[in-house]
Amino acid sequence: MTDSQLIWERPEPTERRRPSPLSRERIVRAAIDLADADGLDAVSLRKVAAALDAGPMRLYRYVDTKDELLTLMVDAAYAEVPAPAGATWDAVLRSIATGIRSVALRHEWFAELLGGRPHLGPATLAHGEASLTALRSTGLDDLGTVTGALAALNVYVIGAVRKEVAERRAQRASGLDQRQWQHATAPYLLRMFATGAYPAMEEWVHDAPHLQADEVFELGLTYLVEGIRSSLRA
Amino acid sequence: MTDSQLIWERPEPTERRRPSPLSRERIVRAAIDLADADGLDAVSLRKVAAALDAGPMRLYRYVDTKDELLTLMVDAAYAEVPAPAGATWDAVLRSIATGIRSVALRHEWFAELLGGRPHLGPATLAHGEASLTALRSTGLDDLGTVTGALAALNVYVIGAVRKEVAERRAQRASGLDQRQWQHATAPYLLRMFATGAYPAMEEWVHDAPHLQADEVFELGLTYLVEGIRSSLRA
DNA sequence: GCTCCTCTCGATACAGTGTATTGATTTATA
DNA sequence: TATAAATCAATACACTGTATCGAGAGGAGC
Repeated sequence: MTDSQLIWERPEPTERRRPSPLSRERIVRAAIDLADADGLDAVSLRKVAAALDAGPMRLYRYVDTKDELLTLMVDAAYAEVPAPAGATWDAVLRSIATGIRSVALRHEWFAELLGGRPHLGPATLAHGEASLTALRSTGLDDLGTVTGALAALNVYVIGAVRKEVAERRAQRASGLDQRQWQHATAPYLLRMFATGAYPAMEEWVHDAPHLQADEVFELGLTYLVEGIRSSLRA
Repeated sequence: MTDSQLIWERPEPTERRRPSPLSRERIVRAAIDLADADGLDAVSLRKVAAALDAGPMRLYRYVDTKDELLTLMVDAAYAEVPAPAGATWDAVLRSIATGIRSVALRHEWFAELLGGRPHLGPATLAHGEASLTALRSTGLDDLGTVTGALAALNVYVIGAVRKEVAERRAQRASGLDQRQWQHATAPYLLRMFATGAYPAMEEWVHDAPHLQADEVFELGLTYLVEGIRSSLRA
């Protein structure tokens, strides 16, 4: 290829700039910044690399696949979860739930990445450790109960936070908040209701209270905690 | 371009085959088949179109964006949810939860698509209608309570099903079931535990019972139902 | 100081994505 | 039958994750 051009016409090789210093931590932080700003879909290896003034392929020395980068992001987020605390087991459970929720609201992509097999990064392990010891210090020390309660809580929090985050994203994407969106879909709903096929839904839409996502979160959390309490009595 | 070739060398135009008949229903079914077989990521407009013996662009007459296709898939899945039934309100709630779970286990992509703003397709509305009337027929007719209970249940089911599906997918992708995966990660965990930073986790991993996803589902469901029951008493 | 080797990096390439545009062909209408 | 409208296929664009490979930089041995 290049021998088709004489030296006179051939351009100089591109000056190789001194490569910017890299580390997993810098890479993860850049990825998180991207995800915070423009959502998880905006995290591409090319964009992360560009933010660090590097070529995309350079990242593969620090990470084998994009999935591993996401895993690192999850652990970094867990590091931000406030340590659970509380004098009673129910206070600790609530604090675990609200702690994770607070991080998910700050880093909305966190909610999307939770829920697969348990993550095992150091910060995640530390969070588990803190949860267990906080729970145990309240006197709840039956491992079976603790395991079940934590698993159920975990699953609940994932669902609730996902829902809440999805609502906020939809709100930003469409520019319509929940009330405006309901207004926008009202004409369609009225036409559906006019068929007479959904009388209960019609009444429900008219008369039921409109719960905000955070109210649902609190409510379900209370249900869970009280359910656990009644199972402890049994 | 083509005028660079004389008629003698230029190939005949491709015979335009009679286009295969299309409909939203056929498109959605093809998309669902793809998603069932190879996961949601395998659903691309090109592949769906190819499965229907059509060009990709043809689908845009039936659907404005890929997102709308996914919306149609969700409604088609809701149509498969068995109608909730039960003599008592808690039986109805349980039947709603297990009904959705059963569909999500049959169509694993369903779990991934739930959780945004409420879907409003006819089958989804019908499912809501059936849920409300079944609940009401048990005598639970305070709209506020019903709304809260359903919202919390909904959120819980989304999280639980997502977790369960993610585990099954990881299992198939890695070829390791949960026990084998735990074995595979054990050496790493032991090294982490050797640092002495996670004594509670270490004990927990050794002694705690290993819950399966379906056990967690049932357990959390019971917690929720009992929590709702105790809130009814108050 | 010079040569060789290894490590690391950038460029390129590939197969894929959703969808906008365009131009041709079929169908419906007058 | 001539024209208008509907419909479709092809092309194009800007992306994606990552495999491959050639070139350059840094260090080792002489």
